Amino acid sequence: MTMPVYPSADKMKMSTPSCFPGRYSPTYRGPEQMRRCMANPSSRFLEDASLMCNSWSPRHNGDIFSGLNDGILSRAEALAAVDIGKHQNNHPQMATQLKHDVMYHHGMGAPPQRPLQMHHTMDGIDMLDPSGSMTTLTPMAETPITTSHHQLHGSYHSMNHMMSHHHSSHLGNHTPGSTDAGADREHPGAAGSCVSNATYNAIFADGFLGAHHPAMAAAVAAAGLHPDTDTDPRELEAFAERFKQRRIKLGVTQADVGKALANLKLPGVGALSQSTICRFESLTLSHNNMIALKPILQAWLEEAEAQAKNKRRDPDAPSVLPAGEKKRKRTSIAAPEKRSLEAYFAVQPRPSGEKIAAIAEKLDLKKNVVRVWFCNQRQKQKRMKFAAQH
DNA sequence: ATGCATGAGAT
DNA sequence: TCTCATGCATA
Repeated sequence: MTMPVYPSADKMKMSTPSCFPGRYSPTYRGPEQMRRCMANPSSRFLEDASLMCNSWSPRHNGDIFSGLNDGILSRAEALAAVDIGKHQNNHPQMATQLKHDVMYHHGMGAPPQRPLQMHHTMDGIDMLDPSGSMTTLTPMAETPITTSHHQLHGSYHSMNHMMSHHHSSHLGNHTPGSTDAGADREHPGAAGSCVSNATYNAIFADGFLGAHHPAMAAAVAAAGLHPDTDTDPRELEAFAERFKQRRIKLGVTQADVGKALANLKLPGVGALSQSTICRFESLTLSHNNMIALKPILQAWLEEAEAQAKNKRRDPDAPSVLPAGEKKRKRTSIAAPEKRSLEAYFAVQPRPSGEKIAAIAEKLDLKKNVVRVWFCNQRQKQKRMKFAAQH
């Protein structure tokens, strides 16, 4: 059954959110990965894998890696490296497009600044390594590192400890081509349980919205009634920027906004994380996601500004930090491995399970880590493509 | 701000 | 097994 995804749909469903306290990432890599780090004549990224892979079927191609062995793999990397080099020359802009992960920019507003420092191509590697503009973002150690922080920190995390408020609102999840949308959320009240910010309280204490229901807007959008106005990338970009400025003017942080959303009491709309708000502002969400979130954030903004007028102070409720929580460990893929993965991705963005396993073994990474990396890479690429054509 | 991860729903 | 929205952890 199709699950509507927009808030308007009002679909509430249960899900096991990623913030479930008990979850503990197993993707923790030990020091074994530390060894072997050099050896890959790797390449850099590429923005359009299909272009370079037109000789093999993107999906069930079982050859490139079928005989996975160092020779073939290295070759794939080398091939990718060459192609990537070509592409970079043809589309110098792409290099910068990667700067902030993937962006939604489409040529409006501030043009993507590009370091475009012509790499003196003394050797192939140099030429293929746009590290100056993208890899740099990740101060990677040459060794995979997994850090673990146990300290409990701020109110930000505490909300996740609420017993069962775990949810997962997938606003904007669209089936490509379809107009259905939906949203799910549960325990509307749980999310904001631990407010610790005075500003937040002052502004959202009685957070109920007025007349404009973003839910309706979303419904309309979902119905395709005024697609241009709400789905135009330019419009979204403009809104995102306005949103950020006004948000800052209100003195509210991204995390605050995320939490405040739950106070809007919009059906199917709960809190969001700082990450998501940040991504919305920086246009690093998918197009559909942007469209779905816009009416919600717009509602918040309007409500927040409205309340800001009738200034009212209110001592806030200190948040209690639930002690002793397991924090998941984040895998960190070292630069060399990452380069290899990028090379593989260049020739085959969708490796089969077996290939993934082979790659994982070769790079000494866990299979799941590799699988997820490919998934994330595909997501990125998709956004990039969209951004590139808009 | 962003890398790696999860999980629901779609294929 | 993938896609998509989203989050935790961290640079």
